[in-house]
Amino acid sequence: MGEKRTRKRMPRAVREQQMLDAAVRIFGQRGYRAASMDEIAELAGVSKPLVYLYLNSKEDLFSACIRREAAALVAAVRDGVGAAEGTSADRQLWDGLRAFFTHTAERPDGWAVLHSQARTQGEPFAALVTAMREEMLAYVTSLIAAAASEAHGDPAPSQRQVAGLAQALVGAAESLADWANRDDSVSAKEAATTLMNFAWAGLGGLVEGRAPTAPGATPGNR
Amino acid sequence: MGEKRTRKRMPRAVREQQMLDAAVRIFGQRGYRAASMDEIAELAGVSKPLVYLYLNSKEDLFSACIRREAAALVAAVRDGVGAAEGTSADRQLWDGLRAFFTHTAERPDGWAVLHSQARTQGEPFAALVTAMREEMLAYVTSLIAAAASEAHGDPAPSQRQVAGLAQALVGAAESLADWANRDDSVSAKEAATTLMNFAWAGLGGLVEGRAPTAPGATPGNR
Amino acid sequence: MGEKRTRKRMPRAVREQQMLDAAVRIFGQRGYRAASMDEIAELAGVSKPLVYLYLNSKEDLFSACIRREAAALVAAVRDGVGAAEGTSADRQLWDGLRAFFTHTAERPDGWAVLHSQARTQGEPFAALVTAMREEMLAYVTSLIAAAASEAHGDPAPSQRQVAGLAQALVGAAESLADWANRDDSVSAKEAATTLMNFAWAGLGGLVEGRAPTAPGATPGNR
Amino acid sequence: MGEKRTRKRMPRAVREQQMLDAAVRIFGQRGYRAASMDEIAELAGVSKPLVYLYLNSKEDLFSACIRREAAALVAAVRDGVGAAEGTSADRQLWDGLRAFFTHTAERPDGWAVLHSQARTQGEPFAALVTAMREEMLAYVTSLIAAAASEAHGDPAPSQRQVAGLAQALVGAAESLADWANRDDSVSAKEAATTLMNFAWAGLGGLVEGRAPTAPGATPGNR
DNA sequence: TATGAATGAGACTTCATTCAT
DNA sequence: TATGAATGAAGTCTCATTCAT
Repeated sequence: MGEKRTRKRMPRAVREQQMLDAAVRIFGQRGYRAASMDEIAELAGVSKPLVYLYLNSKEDLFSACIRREAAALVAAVRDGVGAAEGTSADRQLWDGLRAFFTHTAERPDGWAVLHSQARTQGEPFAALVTAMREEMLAYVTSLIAAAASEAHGDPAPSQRQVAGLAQALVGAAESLADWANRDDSVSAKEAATTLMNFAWAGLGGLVEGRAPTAPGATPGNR
Repeated sequence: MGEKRTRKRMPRAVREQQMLDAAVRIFGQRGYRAASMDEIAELAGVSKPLVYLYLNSKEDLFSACIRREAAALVAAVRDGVGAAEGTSADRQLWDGLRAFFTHTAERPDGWAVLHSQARTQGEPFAALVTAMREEMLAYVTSLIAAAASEAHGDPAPSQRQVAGLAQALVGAAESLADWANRDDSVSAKEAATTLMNFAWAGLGGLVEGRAPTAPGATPGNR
Repeated sequence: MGEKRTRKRMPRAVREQQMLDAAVRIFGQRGYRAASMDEIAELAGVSKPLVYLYLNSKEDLFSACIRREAAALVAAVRDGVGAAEGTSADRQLWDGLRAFFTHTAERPDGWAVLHSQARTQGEPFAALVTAMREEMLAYVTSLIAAAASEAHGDPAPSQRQVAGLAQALVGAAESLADWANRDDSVSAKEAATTLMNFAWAGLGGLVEGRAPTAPGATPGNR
Repeated sequence: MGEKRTRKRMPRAVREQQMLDAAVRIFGQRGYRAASMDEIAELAGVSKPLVYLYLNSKEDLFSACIRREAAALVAAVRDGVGAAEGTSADRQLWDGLRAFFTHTAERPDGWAVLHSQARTQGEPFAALVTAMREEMLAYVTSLIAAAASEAHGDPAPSQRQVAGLAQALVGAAESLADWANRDDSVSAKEAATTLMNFAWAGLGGLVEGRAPTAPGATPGNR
């Protein structure tokens, strides 16, 4: 029954993913400094030298984690929005947010790496997250602008207003995703809905000067 | 002639505050693990054994920082609200938020300790922050409830709705304080105003089913 | 068309020489400890296991380098002397020295392995170099003795004097070869000539029975 | 009798010298790479962290060793020469050489650090030794020039010849010191005398304008 | 009260070497 | 014959923490 001693040979790409999986988990839970390469290697089921052979250094490993998780998150949001292609910008935004919450709830450690850990570890890392955030922000901004234009409220919101809105929306979403991950008692989904309703009210208010009209908030709609 | 060697004797309480000042600065900038007792002692202008004599251990020192900063933040918010005593709950909430943003902008390292660092270092520490957050949340919840009741909208929001709203509001505020500290380009105050307008719109929407009515958001005011 | 992946099959002897070439280069430049088998294998254009298959271990590889370079150096000197066969012992010695300098200038890494690196790495290796040096020394000693006898100075130098002379000559030659390799500005040949002139003066003195003139060497003066 | 467990407290300067003593010994015997900080600390009778606290890094420790030994050697030679102040340049040179051999025989590990180890470890270190050698060389050159001038041979040796002579003399001395340290069988002193006699013959030849008698040194040949 | 001297424990990293194909 | 995959062992360095004065 010696299933521990004979470590199976595996192609490099596969092993690398295993290592990243383990690293995201440990980094997400302990933080960059408190995580030890020993623990990561053990969780990945390999020896430490192999981790170094493939990922080079603790710093590189952490960067690789950040990049992978950032890419996955961006892709998830894009997919969420893409599924609603052809519908209103308003609806696309809603679907994007849902995808965001779903993804962060499914990969809590990945989200912790991005939001809690990478940003507090200073320079090489914070920049990676900032880049991703910038991308998201631009995306959200364009969706909000489209929504405002579709609604042709009067007066149309200034570019500055739209940017501020996007910033606040993204910030609130991040914060909520964090909170949902920490307290899994009831309902990440529910909290997400709350935020979205809340946001929509503000958004709606600004854009059209009227009551909340979030696509998912009206009965029977989705 | 040894005027450098003989460190002035100082009352214990003063020395302790110097140490905590130094610790908050270092912890806030480097994080718990990356901060070194050596650096803290040096910045405090005392020898390392003295730090241990007064604060006992790195863990205790960090805890003391968290407690002090949490207390200071809560006090600042309470004072902000208290200054508006006797006015509408709505206005009190607004003033509390302003106090929050002012305080976090004035003590960026303290805020970093609370929001970025303590929460990512696992148990003894996260709990301290959670306790403070709980307190804030309860406070905000009561203010929102009061605002809703004053407005006696129809239908009145459920307790659950109010709780969700408070959660979202606090989360958004935290996120924004963070962002304002990181990027001092635009202006923390401005960003804060943006968020508050945003929040009020949503709040107003939910509470009364109408357009934004934040005290600071009316034209000409602010 | 994987023309890169399929390393040409080569006879073992050839491959082995490639590996030794690479090893001499790396060992000569970095030293025994600082040299890594990885770097050697890469420079040789083969995989590490193949190096082990052929040369067995780092220690054996280094020994093989020493042996090869020692043999080559001895052969070069012998050839130099041999070309002057039939002429005076004096002239043979001169030609041997020239061959020595030429060879060490042509193979700086090989000379570094022998003179700088092997001798500083303790036992299995130092002995190999010592053996080669012993051989050289005996050879030089016999040539000096022959030269003295040809010159039949009066009194003839003692065996002890001849041995000391050989020792000093070889030592000076080694040192100069080293120096010439390190500083390629002036010209190895020129420096060699200087040494040889220098040596010959001393040699001539001893051989021809000219008395030493060192201040401390005269009786009573010391 | 627990004389091992209670490590006596000592002033920093003293401890530092103990560490350097240990380091010179280990570095001299094993070489830079093969020496381990563990072994050095143990030999010094302190814990490893203390070595790092005082000497900073392995590299710095090695540099400190080189500097200390270089300074000691230069001082020893200067003292040797200085004791002969007022006598002939010729005699001063002789006394300097004797001091050199005495010193290197008394501190074999120090000499090994300078001559065998530091020079083979590449840049930060080789430069330190080169600087010392340069200093020595300049000193020896000036003494030889003075000796030649005192002897006013005809023709006077060119500056270039004097420089070459100095180079060869120093090189031979280094090599011999090395050899004497390695083989302590009979007599470092004796070997030194041999070299000096040898050198003096050559020196005498050059200084007195006796023509070189090397086979290849006759004009037109070579 | 205050500190210079000192260390146990553990972190990251590298390297010679082997296995399985 | 030849190599991609993998690791045990060891090395440099840092850090929280304590003694002895």
